[in-house]
Amino acid sequence: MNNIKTRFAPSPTGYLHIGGARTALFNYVYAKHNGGKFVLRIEDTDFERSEKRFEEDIIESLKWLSIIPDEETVFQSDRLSIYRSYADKLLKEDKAYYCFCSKELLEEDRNKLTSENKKPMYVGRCRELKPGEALLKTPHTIRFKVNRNTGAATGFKDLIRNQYISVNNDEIDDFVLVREDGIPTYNFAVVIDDALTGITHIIRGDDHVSNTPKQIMLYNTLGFNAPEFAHVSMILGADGKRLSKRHGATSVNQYKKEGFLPEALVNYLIRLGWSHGNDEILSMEEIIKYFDLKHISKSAAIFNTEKLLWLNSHYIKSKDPFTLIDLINDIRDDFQGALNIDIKTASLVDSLKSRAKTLVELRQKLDFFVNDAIDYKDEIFSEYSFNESNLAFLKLFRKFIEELNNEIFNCGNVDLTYKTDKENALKILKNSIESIKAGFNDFLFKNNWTMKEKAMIIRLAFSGEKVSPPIYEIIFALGKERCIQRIDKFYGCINGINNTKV
RNA sequence: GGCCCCAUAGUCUAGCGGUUAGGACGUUGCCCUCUCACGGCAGUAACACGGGUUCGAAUCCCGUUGGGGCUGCCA
Repeated sequence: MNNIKTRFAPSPTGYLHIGGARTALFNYVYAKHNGGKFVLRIEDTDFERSEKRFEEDIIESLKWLSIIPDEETVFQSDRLSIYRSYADKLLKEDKAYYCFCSKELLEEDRNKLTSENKKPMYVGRCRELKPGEALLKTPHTIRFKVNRNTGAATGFKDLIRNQYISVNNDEIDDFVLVREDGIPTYNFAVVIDDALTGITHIIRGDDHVSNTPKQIMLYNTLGFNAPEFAHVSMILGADGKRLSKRHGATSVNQYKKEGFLPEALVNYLIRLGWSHGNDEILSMEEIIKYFDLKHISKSAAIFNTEKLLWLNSHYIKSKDPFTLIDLINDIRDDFQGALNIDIKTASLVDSLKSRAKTLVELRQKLDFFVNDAIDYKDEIFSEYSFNESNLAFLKLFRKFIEELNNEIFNCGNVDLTYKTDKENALKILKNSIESIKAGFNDFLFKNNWTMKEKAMIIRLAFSGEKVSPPIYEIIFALGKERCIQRIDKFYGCINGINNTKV
């Protein structure tokens, strides 16, 4: 169709952060919506601050979010000679000039202008200089010769605001194109790369609006066609200030570590600034189908973790337990043991998934199951005073567990790892739990007890906590042996305390 | 300071001259219930202010206020 091509152009000076991820997402889905291409360009011209690990993180994080470039990644550090040739061209045409002012001198100029309440622009000391060979051997930068004092303005149409934004040329500094070390500056390299790689639409942060007129000037004098621009407003922290480390997690990898699903982050990020009617839950596929620039918000948005958490819990709930086990194992810290991929673990994950907002939280809720060393805390015994009748109940309950049909736990001796048959495993899991439920209800009924009055002591015995997954699920997951061990242990604790009292 | 941008509930937003200003998160209450959740139902809360334009403005224009960005040999 119209060959739309977008790009995400981060500098590898930090991990991929939330704002960058959203910009990348906007560019990606805009290209995809229009049947175009999306590319990644690493702007690594700041050798001081660029780091390989950040570069890798950006690429990995984008991949995790399913933002996949269509072409090979471009690195600006590979293209230095290209920028140089364009700088020479501008020099030759008298559209740029050498500047020999030292950083210290420029600093002085700036301070002076600022103290006089004037805009700190380059004073133009070297603008008309015709340097000889000798001078050229001394440190120098190359500056763009802005066409000033003509009353002319330079602007562009912003696709998000749907309006022209222009600035009087007199407001624009003779900005540096090439630094002392021969490396191009951002404004120079970005224009050359976007033009040469055929970028048609640039969706980027609001913080670039004031750079855009400079870049337009460059497009014009270099003889390139300027692309379309769309400036997305910033993401702010809860205090309304620009999002930074102070606000907690800001990098995508942190969210992964904290147990967020990529679907949730993508969904949250796309809705932060873009909308499609009243739709809240959107898959990447739907986003691509509906995405447009028209519905991108013009105002800054405050990052709200609560809503992200809500979306995350939504996506966790929608996954089957076996997938969840894989995901948990994928992000687990080294000190945490891996979860077994079996039907018993799955049964707990299945009932716990609606109780956890993150994978990390889900994993924590499984601690009582993974770890047999339950520590029955003193508070339990002070809050619930257990007596002889409780002990009698535990004895009967122990017997009930002992007498449960082994087939329930063996699940008919079927190999029930998810790898064989996930659907079937889930079905048998549910049947087993139903069997336990039926048996347990029968046990209660025969003794004229209610679930309500007996649930807590069982819960405490099995988990040591006042909050746990449902009883039936625990029985199935722990299995006979472990259930009995825990009943015995708990029985011993109560008994011990009662004896001390006497 | 200068230049640029923005403005609907606590938060994300729908709205694009006529609506009881809609949805979602959060929050509150109720229901469900073996705990905690999930779920269901109900409630709470907004057009920053002041001028215009118009028969009629959340919607269009101007100003005020507030917020944000840029003002680097960072991107």
